[in-house]
Amino acid sequence: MARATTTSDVFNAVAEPKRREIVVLLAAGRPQTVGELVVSMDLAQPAVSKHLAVLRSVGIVNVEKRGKERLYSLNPQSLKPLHDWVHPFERLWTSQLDRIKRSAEKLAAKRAANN
Amino acid sequence: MARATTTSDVFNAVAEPKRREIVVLLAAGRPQTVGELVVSMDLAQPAVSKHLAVLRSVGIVNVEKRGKERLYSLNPQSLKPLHDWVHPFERLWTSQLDRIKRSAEKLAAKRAANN
DNA sequence: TTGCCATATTCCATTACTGGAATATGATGT
DNA sequence: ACATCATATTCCAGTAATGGAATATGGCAA
Repeated sequence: MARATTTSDVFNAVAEPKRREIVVLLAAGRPQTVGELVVSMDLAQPAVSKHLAVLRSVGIVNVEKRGKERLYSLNPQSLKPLHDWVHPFERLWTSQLDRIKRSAEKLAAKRAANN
Repeated sequence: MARATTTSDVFNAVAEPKRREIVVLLAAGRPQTVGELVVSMDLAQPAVSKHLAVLRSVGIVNVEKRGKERLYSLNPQSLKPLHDWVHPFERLWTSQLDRIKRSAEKLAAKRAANN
């Protein structure tokens, strides 16, 4: 078996840094044109178009034709599966109890290092 | 350029479903042995070991030698970057205003379909 | 029609993954 | 020393991604 396709789910789609950059750019403001994204992104137009195609195929972005331009917009709900997966783990590093646990482990490590 | 290495960051490491499964298994309970993971996972031992190596190299899991066994445990904080990236988008699908916006869009789509 | 602009697509070289099979490593007991 | 158990590593086949370059597509204006 080979690695899963980038278009197979949201996890694989946003594993690529440039695609995350696009998501952030679209989340920040209004829908954007390919050309606008290109100028903000230090990446040639064909590469940007290809990333957008991947994001589109997993539903992260929507396109709207606007004359000869294409307006890409974010579809935030598509990121929910990612959020839903990672969110439950948050309590494992924010709870008071776990902070205590971690500092105890650090202390033990320091003591071990001093031997 | 080729695709980023699975060991290049947390995003790439957890893009693989079996690795997410391991994370969930380790989050659920106590640390686990490779053998224990193998029986819960419908995947052969070498494959599991390889996934664990990837998770280890990005800091998602820790290992402890225990005789001839290895005890793998979750390092939850390692998932924080993932959480920090996706969490800000949550408000885009939970806020009242956005729910209204979405239903309006749905309504418009339905009207367009009826033409 | 001709040409230009914005974007998409194709082709290419390079690189890497996943899982299975086989094998290596290393700890433990006899 | 030897056999055995748990785990790691190596080798392999099949597959696919990224970005650049070149080119195709499609809208629009003169």
